[in-house]
Amino acid sequence: MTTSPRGGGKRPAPVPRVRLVDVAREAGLSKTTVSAALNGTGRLSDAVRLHARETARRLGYRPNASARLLRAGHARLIGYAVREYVDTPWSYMESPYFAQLTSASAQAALAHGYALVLLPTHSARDEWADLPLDAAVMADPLVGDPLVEDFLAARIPVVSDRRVEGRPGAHWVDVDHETAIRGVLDHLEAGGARRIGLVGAHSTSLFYEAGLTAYQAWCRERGFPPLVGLAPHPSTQATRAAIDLLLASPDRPDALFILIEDSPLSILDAIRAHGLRVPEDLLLACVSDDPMAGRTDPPITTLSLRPSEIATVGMELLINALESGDRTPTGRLVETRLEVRGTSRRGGGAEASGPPRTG
Amino acid sequence: MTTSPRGGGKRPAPVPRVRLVDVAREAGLSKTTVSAALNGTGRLSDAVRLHARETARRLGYRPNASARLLRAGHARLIGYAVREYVDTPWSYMESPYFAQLTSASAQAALAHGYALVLLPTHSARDEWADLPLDAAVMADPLVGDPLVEDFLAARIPVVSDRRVEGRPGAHWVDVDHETAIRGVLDHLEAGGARRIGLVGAHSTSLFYEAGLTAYQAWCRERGFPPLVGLAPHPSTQATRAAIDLLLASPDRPDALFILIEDSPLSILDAIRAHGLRVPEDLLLACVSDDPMAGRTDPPITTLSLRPSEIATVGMELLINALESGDRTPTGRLVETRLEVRGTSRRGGGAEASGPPRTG
DNA sequence: TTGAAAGCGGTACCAG
DNA sequence: CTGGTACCGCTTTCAA
Repeated sequence: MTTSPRGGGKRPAPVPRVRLVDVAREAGLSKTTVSAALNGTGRLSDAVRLHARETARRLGYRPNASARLLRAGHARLIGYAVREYVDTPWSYMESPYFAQLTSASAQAALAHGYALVLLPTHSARDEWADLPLDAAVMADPLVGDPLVEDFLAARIPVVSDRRVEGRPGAHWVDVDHETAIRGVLDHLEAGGARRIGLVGAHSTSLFYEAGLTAYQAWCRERGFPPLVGLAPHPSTQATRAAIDLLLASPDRPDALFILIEDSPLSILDAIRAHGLRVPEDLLLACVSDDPMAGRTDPPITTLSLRPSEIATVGMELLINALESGDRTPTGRLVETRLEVRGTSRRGGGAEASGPPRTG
Repeated sequence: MTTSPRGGGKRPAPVPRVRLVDVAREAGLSKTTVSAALNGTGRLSDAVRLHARETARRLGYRPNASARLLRAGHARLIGYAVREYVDTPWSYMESPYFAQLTSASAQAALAHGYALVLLPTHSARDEWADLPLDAAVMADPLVGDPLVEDFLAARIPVVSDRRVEGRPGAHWVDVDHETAIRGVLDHLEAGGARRIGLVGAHSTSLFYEAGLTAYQAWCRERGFPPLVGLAPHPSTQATRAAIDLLLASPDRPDALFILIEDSPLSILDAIRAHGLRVPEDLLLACVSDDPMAGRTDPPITTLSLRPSEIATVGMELLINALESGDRTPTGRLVETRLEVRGTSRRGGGAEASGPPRTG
């Protein structure tokens, strides 16, 4: 009994955890045998196996995960950070897109035997350097994201939900922005819109950049005036301000396409505050994965980015890379879904003042 | 250069990671010295320290986290599971309460130097046995939750957002249900309600149990009839069904108190489908942390459980226990907040048909 | 000021 | 069928 902890002090001395050797000694066996017995490996007699297990159970033995990890060489842990919200850390869970992306990522990871570790949006290196991460998911990375650089430099494969240049270990999933944005704009145009206002955000996020670019190209082709309202950051207040700016301007748009995922009700409110009716005075389409958008009055036409799909596909790519050890970058596009609802349909019929240009 | 990996094969052979010893050899120093140099420990000449660091940088050395963990004896990792949604895993992120609880927990953990690991709601032991968890957060645990038992048996401290019996290592934060529920009921009564319907859920979650108990006691004291609608689980559909049942009954309530956190709009819809006006025909109060509740028409009176507060306090308790090694259970109550809004105020004045009983 | 060596707690060879 | 032993990669005495 040389190692028995003597409980003498007031404060319950940190009870030394039961280790494998303790079980072995108690059972009169060797570490090896007990390990094999508990893991179901090796060829052991049933009697010994049972005895080892029983002893372990009796002592309340729990294998030390860190030790196993070191031995195994991997932790089956995947880091997860939402980069877009660098300034307002953590608030992202309240965004349906990120809420769904997060839970779907966790779910997909678990399905492959990995667990997700939540990292702060502003994550500096020392926040995760001590974590045994096998890979990382970067949601909505910045342009030339330093955190992504860090991971890659550490040879930790990364998947992001925005297209990135193909560097070793950098995988991505994305929506086809061009097609998606144009799809919405075409739809609004078909509904009679000729002056479509775009509400985006000033942000280093790739999403708004791509959206803006596609929008401007589309407008140029049509000869439509580009009407852009840029929020300094993707928040409800800033979005509202951007909408206000656009709607108060002398050349008021006849349709609005909101790139910022904001509360459907809040957007409707903002518009109505200008005395405009939707869809009679103004057509509306929003990028949103909020189920609420289908329940407002009128229900809002949305472009769904399908975060669950993105997460599932992304995790697939990541796990493949991880388990094959192949660092050649992979990527995949997932389809968006345009949910046409009341806010982009005028009175059930076409009210277009001219035929939509084709081509 | 005896160990230099020769790149010859087509497939980039899994490049052996650079280890401390590799850096040491390259720098012509010992492991010890390099380790000290990188960690800023020990007494080394500036020249050596710099040289070691430079070499490490040049080789792209990253310390192996698993090895450090084993050495350190802890991983600074905290497991997190939402237990209530056992049947519908992961959907919880779309609930404002859990979204806020989750992000606030992650944030609080990080602030203490820990990271949160997302566990599935149905988490069996083998899902986390391999994870080097120092502690765990159990959101909305079941009664006699087996997962909690597992953690405690493994001597892993647990904090939950529901009061639990004081077993070693089991910490908790909770709201004072009794006071909170009674506060809402009193408020509704003061607004003239005499037949308050309660919508709860059939669930092993402690929350609904406590709510129901408090409600029944309150009704008994007042001599008011208990009108309870129980959803089989806390979903929008089930909630709506429960509301329907209550409102369609011959003794229709004149006020509704919804314990299930559901979409504010959906609840309002459900009520209006019965041709009832809020608050004229029916007073309404909901348990909710959805900011949207303040923006509906009319805005909804809510009981906020203050998940961020709960998470912060809970994490504090947990970290304290962790770092002091003290397993004596601790617990704390946090205050709820009753946000009185339009749905529980009739026309700005009291319309009570009788004086509210006091006592 | 620097380095050798002993662990941290398991797992997996290979010899008996 | 079972047990000694060498590792996994890092930190930390302690001796030189």
